[in-house]
Amino acid sequence: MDEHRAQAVMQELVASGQVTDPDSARGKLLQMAAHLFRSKGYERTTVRDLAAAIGIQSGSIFHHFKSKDEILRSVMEETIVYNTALMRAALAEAQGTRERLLALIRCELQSIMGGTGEAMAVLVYEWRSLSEDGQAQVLALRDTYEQIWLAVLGEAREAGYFRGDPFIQRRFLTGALSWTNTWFRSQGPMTLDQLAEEALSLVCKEA
Amino acid sequence: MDEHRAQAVMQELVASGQVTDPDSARGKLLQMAAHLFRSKGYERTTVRDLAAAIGIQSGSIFHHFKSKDEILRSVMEETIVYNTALMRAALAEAQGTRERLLALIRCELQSIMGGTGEAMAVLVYEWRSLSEDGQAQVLALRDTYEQIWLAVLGEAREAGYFRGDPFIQRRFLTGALSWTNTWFRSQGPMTLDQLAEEALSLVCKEA
DNA sequence: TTTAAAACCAAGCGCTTGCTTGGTAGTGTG
DNA sequence: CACACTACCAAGCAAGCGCTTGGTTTTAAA
Repeated sequence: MDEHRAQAVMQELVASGQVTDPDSARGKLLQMAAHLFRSKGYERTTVRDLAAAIGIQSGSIFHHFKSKDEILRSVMEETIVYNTALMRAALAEAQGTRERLLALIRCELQSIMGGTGEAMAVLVYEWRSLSEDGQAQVLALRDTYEQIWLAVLGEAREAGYFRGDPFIQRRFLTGALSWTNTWFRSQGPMTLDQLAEEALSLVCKEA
Repeated sequence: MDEHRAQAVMQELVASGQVTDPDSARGKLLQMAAHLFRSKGYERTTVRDLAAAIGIQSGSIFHHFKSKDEILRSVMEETIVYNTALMRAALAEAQGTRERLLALIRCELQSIMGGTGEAMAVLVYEWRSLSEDGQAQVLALRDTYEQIWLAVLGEAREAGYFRGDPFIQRRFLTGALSWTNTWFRSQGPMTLDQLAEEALSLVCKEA
């Protein structure tokens, strides 16, 4: 069901022109770039690496992107647009504060570790590799993303699930969740849903 | 008092030859390297940057280190040795499970954001920039560091402070604490001790 | 004062980097 | 068929990279 929702969200975003069709040449480049940026880091990934992985010449990349920096920015922008939409869709189906918070956590975990979601790790860990101009552009999108989180965390706090500042809770959570990509393997003994429950217990004391 | 302990620990490690004297040429290079690696990342920091920041020629660096990779490895090794010693010293003075856990958290936060401690952030975020050989060498030191954490978390769990796996709690904590360096400013409205208390509440439910 | 090691400089080598250029296939439209 | 357009190739440039080399200064012990 999650899979179905993800596809529906993607289809809509492609249709409205907000993200690149993953099947297009540009889309494949972005996907592969996300993969390489995540596993080797932005700086260690050369445009020749990326070109070779796709099967074209290095110069041909610059037919699709103005610069390497634009590739990174595009990966980040499209990722955050996609994941914002995913979170909204997940929230629409979730009922109750605890379930809504859990939905967000599961969403972010899937973003960080799921199939297309290597890009999310790039967004978190390659931030400072992006040029200043690029950072400014992505920051706006990032704000709307964080607003969703803060709204739900605000709900949870009012419902008495935790004391303390939602801003700080969110920041702790950001670190804890993004760090999972360094150690968690979904093939391992623990499922992603179980991991999400454990993460929820970080912030929800009585659950 | 914390400051005094830190100095005493450092002095002992220098005397025993486990870490480089921070006042020596090599020590200054390591400090500056940690600073640059943290703020710009390892790959974006050139040996020319480092040399210029110290005030020598780029080639002269290789009188002190065999390679740029060795600089990164040395930063990581010395940091982890230093912080392991710091944690041991802090534990020796802390009484009670809750206090011991809080001591570790405060220690790691200071490591990540304190004066000499930019190196800790390097250790966390530049790991994959280190060569395979380097990673293997540092990993052994890292293990002893983590053993301390797991021991105290084990205590806390037995004392009923939390349910769940100490390994996973430690990993969540690693992410949450290391991420603080991206947003927390000790000049801000919150002190580091307050931050440590908030972090403790992530793992200790009834405290 | 001699001597040897440590610390550093000036110059540059060989290689890789992001990116450019000029041209060529393939594709769909009028 | 002509046309325009997208996608790509082949070649290479200018700049920057880690690192080496041969020689000079500084330091400090004998």
